[in-house]
Amino acid sequence: MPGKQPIQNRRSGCPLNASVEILGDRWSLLIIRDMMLRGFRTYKEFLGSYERIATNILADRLQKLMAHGIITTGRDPSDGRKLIYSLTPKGIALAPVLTEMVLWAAAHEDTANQALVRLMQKDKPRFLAGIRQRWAEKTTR
Amino acid sequence: MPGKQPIQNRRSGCPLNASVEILGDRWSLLIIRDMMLRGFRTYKEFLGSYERIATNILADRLQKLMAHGIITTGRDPSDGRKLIYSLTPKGIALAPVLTEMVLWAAAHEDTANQALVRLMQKDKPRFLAGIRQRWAEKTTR
DNA sequence: CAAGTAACTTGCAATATGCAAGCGACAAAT
DNA sequence: ATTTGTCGCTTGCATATTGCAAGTTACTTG
Repeated sequence: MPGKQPIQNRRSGCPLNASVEILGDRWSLLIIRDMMLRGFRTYKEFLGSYERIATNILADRLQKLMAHGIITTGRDPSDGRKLIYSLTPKGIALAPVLTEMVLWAAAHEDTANQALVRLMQKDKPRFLAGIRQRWAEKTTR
Repeated sequence: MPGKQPIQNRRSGCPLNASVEILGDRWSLLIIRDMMLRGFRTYKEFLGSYERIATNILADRLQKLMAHGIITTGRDPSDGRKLIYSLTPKGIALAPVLTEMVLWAAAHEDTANQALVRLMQKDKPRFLAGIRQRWAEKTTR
């Protein structure tokens, strides 16, 4: 287990406040969703996602997610222009958070992607194990 | 089960996007935390919380949480000036989301309130059941 | 080596946030 | 019953963040 991030200028020491300060905006979790569930790895792919993030906001959020140790980046060996973004262990550990947020919205709002939701509902531990396994396969290669 | 909220002008139908559009800001979840975990019920109490929310932002967020059916309000019968805010079933259903966010931050950031965190870690279902029970007791009375 | 692509950066208008002060309804004290 | 205080906001204004369009730079492809 690597050392935890030092407490920055947080409004309080509450763990929920820490999460909210890191992830509480309209875009960060969607980027993480795209990486975790859709396998997106490049700037271009993130830009093409459904919610149409602006280029400057995307660049800013990728920076912040890196600064928080949630994602890392490296050059694509087969194309020097491309950067490959990937989730760190800290990033993949957000899977339960995303899952609960999806389940809550699916239960209380009018939303799409019911296939995914049913997978989560049917066997949550298995769903989470699947996410972690696919991540491990990608990152060890 | 009451009807789900109609799909507004969402950027996409993704359930995670719905959650992020409703809860993805720096304050909403902290207000819900104060109600769920600390038993806060009035404007004054929210204002006094650790993170020092501004009065106009608090009023705005309470409005939005009500519009989304996450909280309700009523007059305090014993003091006509006071409004009592409380969580709806949809609001209390956010307990697993808050819990996972707390656990994630506690595992990866330098945070306080380790007593609460250990309770969550030791027996999560029991912790959630406790939250729901205290809520049910308050709301049926 | 010209044209295209990936990942940004910049400029600027619109929107949201944060702070301080004020306001109206009600309550408590004199 | 009138002053003083409390509660839940609202308003004004400065600053910060967001969103859109148009560059820019490094690399790749034809």
